[in-house]
Amino acid sequence: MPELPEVETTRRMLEPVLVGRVVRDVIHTDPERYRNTTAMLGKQIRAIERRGKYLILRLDDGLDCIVHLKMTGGFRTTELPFLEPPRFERLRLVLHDGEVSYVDSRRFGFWEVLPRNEWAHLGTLAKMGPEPLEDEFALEPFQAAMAKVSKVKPALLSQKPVAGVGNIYADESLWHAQIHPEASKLSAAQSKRLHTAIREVMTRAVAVGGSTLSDNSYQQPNGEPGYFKLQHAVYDRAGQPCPRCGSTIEKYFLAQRGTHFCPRCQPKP
DNA sequence: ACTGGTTCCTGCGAGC
DNA sequence: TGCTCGCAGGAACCAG
Repeated sequence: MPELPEVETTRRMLEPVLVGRVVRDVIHTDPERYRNTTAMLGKQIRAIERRGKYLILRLDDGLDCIVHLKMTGGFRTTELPFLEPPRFERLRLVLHDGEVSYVDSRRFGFWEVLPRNEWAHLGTLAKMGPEPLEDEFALEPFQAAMAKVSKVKPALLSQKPVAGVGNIYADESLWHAQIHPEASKLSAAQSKRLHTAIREVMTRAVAVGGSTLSDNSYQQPNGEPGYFKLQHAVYDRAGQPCPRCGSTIEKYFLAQRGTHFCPRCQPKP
C-alpha cells in the first residue's frame, strides 16, 4: 500500500521516463475516475513532484495532473513497447518515445488534471502537513500538535501533523519511539522521539524502495519489490517476537485499521 | 472544527 | 481441487 516511501520511489523512477516528454495519448475507459485527462494531450511534462502520498505531474500551460495511488495503484515502465498490457492496467500514457502503464487492481486510485495548485476540493492535499524528510518538518510545531492529540496513531494518519505517514509507517514509527498507538497528549520527550523515528523510518524505507507486502501489492515501476518489509519490527508481524525485547507482537483494530505494537515496549498509558 | 462511521473495489489467502 | 468468505485500507464523504 503506497505510503510516502513507495510514492517517492515511484516518483524517482518515473522522473527520467516522463520529464521532458510530450503526452501523445492517454488511454483509459473510466473518465469518472481519471478526470479531465484529455487536457494532457500535447502537453509536455515539466516535472514530477510528490506531496505526501500524492504525485503531481507539472505540465505545460499551468496544468497539474494529480495522481493518488491509494491502496493498489502503481506504475509499470519498460524499455521496449509492452508485448501485452501489464496485469490490472487501468490507464496508459503514450509518449513520443515510449509508454507508461498505470495499474490498480482495486481501482481506488484516481487521476485528475486541473489548473496549477487548485487543490481546494482535495482537502487532504490542501491541508497536508510538512514533508517529514525536509527541513520544514520542524520539531517544535510537531511537539505542539502532539501535545493536543487524543490518540496518536489516528492523528498521524490524518496527514496534518506530518505528510505521508500511513498504516505501516505509523506502526513502525510508534514502535521505534516506544509509544502506544492510543497514547494521548504526548510529552515533549515523546514527541521528540517520534519526530526522530518518523524521519529515520522514512529515510530507511525510501533507501530500499519501500515495502512490498505480497506479490500483488506495491511494486516499483520496474517490477521489483521494495525491501523495507525485511526491516519491519511490528507491521504484519503479529505473534512474532519484538526485535527489541522479545515479547510477542500484538495486533488489534484501532479506528478500523489493523494496528501492531509491542505490549512491553509500548505500554498502554 | 472536530470525531466517527461508511464507502469505494477486488484479489487473495485461509478454511473447509 | 474448488468453493465461500472475510480481510486488506487511503481518504472522500457524510452524519452528528
